[in-house]
Amino acid sequence: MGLKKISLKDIALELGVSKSLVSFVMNGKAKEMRVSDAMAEKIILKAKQIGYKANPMAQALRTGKTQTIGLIVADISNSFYSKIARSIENSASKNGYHVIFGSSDESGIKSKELINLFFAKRIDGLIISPTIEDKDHIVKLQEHGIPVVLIDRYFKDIKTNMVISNNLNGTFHIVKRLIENGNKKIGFITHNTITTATEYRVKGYQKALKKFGIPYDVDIIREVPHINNRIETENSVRELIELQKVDAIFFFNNTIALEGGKIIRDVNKKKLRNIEIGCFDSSSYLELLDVPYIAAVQQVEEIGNTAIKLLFLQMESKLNIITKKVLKVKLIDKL
Amino acid sequence: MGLKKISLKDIALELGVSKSLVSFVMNGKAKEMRVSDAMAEKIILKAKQIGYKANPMAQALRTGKTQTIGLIVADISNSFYSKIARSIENSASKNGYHVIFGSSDESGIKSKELINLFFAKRIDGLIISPTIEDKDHIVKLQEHGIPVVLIDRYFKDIKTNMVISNNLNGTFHIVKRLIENGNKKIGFITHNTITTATEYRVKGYQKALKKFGIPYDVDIIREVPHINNRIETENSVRELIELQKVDAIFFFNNTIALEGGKIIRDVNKKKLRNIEIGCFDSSSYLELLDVPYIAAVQQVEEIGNTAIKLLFLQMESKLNIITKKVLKVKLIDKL
DNA sequence: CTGAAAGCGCTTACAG
DNA sequence: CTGAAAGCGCTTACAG
Repeated sequence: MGLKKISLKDIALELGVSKSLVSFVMNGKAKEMRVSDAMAEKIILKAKQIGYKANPMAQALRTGKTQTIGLIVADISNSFYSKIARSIENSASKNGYHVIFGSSDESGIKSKELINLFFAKRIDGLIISPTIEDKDHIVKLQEHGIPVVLIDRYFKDIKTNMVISNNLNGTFHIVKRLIENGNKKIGFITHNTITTATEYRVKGYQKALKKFGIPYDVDIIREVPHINNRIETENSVRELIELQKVDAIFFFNNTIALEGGKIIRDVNKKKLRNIEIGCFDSSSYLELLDVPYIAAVQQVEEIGNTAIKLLFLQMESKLNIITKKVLKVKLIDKL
Repeated sequence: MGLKKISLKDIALELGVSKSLVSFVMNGKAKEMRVSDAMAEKIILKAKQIGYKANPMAQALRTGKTQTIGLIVADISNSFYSKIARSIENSASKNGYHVIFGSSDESGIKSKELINLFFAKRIDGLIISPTIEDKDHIVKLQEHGIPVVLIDRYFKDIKTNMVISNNLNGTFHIVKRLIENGNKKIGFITHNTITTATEYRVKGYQKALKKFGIPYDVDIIREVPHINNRIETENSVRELIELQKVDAIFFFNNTIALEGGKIIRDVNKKKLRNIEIGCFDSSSYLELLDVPYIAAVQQVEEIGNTAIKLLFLQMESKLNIITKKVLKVKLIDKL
């Protein structure tokens, strides 16, 4: 079933003109093609009357452009990524594009599958928070002429546009502040994924320790899975506090900080100790914990906005140099 | 630029057979069309060798099917919706479909625009959390043969498949429990949007009051915007507590409850009062508040799973009756 | 200024 | 079992 679809031909037939003419007018090329104003108006009117809408599949087949942008993230249900998705959606729809999305769960296999799938779907551009395994696929995509923008993490040895936060600097300032506040032994709970984001947060941590002559101690660094990590996080926090006797803990991100923070809150409440928290990224929920913390807030919306802006520039071939946009983070100090 | 695209013709040419034959084999119709096994194998092998991928635009143009599902929600960056999006994505991708999404911000204008846009994009089906203004557009979509599944709210006077939570019952049990716990005056902070979700939560609230002979008092009902409602929520909570002297407050959802909950926590902390919280929907953050609460948790993932299941059934014309799936909510009692 | 025609890459009746 | 051909609905060089 379904109502009759109307095409260019219907308008052309009703008006007794050629499809070409109608196509030109509908695509705003009336002036360029020197179609008479009267004719153009007649066509536009008729199109509106019978409710003509160009078939995007036919256009895509003909032009090779699908007006579709792909977005691949670790998990669309994670608020960091869903906020980015939202800001990308806003810009995209303003420009007549729509967004298809996929979640990789930080799995290289899934991520590469998604890239292949989106490539097969003929996306016009891709914004991706890649896993370490995606490099070759991304290079290939670019070789096929498909613009790519990386977000959150990147590859040092391939040329791609990217938008990231200043991980090293943000972490450095958090840990520095923790040290200045009197903490000598600062634990670190990080993800087990291998990305530049994890790498540079570790570097920022090390840099701060070094500045104050505090030795880097692998015994107080813990890695937890990027998902379903509640148990590991809780255990790690307990170990760091009870066995390693840390004064403070720096968390890789707010999800982990919240899990671990509950343990810390309970410890602090019992007046056993007063553990302080450092956290990359923040959320309004962190303050609910009622634990002294310092956090570096990412400009999440801006990551999405900048990424799509860079993507559009590439798509219009107006971006001639590789752009690496490093966004500042904002410190929230509740120590 | 871009590498050479390979088409059916390339395989046909290389193998000296017709495109039809290749098409049949690639679509798994070899047996049906009685293509010889040897030929089928040869074609499949060659396709793999030269990396053939059917052009979905051409397929879509020819078949009228785009393998695309539309998802329209109030806000993809809201975790309720992004979790639903994730479960829809999972099922869709397993079945070779991809998902395009749009956020309406509860605006009828935006929502209708999105429906039109997605219709023009020739989606094969739509899952939507509609605004009250979307009714006619949804009916029209269905008349065009496009399957639709509503989530979270619905229209009583049109026939559509839907997945919702048991709003009335969930609310009833929350408020009932609050009353049984000794609260006599229970405020209600709800959204200003007009949906069946808001309607039935109000009805559940009223039903519970009635059961215990407590009069329904409009002075302790407050409406706040669905978004950016921090100030309104805080003010409403303060008014209800200070002026109206309520014993407890029932919140429409967890976003509002968290904003309002901070105020309540402070009040309780100062030992001024001991206000209890009721909340439709919950989150792990609610417990951080350290305020006595009772919440009804929605089966968020199941909403997405059921919606996409119903959509696929419709798309396969295997759903002959309108299905209204009402999911139970789970009570979390921390009073 | 305008029309006829080719072609994007498929699928699928139709004919052998 | 297999091939030639039409057609989905566009855009765009080409010819007048």
